[in-house]
Amino acid sequence: MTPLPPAFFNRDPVRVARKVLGATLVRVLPGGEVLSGRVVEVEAYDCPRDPACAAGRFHAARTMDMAIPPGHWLFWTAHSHPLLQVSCREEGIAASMLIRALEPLTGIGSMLTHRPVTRGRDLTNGPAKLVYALGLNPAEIAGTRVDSPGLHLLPPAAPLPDDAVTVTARIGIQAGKNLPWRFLVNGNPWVSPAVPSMDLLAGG
DNA sequence: GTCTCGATTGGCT
DNA sequence: GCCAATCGAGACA
Repeated sequence: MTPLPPAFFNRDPVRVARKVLGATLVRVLPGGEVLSGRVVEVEAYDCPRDPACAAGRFHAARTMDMAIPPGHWLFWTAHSHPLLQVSCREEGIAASMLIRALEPLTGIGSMLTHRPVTRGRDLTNGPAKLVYALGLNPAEIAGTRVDSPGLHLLPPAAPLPDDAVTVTARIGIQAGKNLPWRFLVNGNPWVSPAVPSMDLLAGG
């Protein structure tokens, strides 16, 4: 299967996030071992229209890190933890898609070596947890193409139907928290444990 | 230089 | 479920 090319990400990150849900993230270690997981939770950050990016004194310069050409890996640091993202839209516009959780498929033994946990689902059910489990080095990965041999995304075998996807507000932010830009696979035990306000879902 | 905040995590109750 | 740890980044003196 052909990895998703950078051109796929040259559009609205909300649409990108919806389509990437169900894709397979593949990490090939230097020794050739393959670690992979199904993407079961994603969020979109679209700074031109997103208060979560524009608000606050902390974001002005940092968000510009996202303004690289589309389809490149980048890392956002929050609470000293690295979060894996893919740049979206054309160069010069700060927009990205955040991978929040994976369902491990292959190389679980190596993931446990990178990130020993006592409860299985804690291995990759958080945006920084999956970075640790895959043994990713931000300094090495950041700025590389999303279809790089060492780390790439394989598209879902078939698009996920709407009734298999839950759309909610994003987690852990204040500004822009009412935007329904978080997508997760219905009933999947590997999604992150935090539950956002469901207010915006009350009306459907 | 110092203070404050945060797209998280993990330990404790 | 609650809350402390943690440290990079930006504002301000």
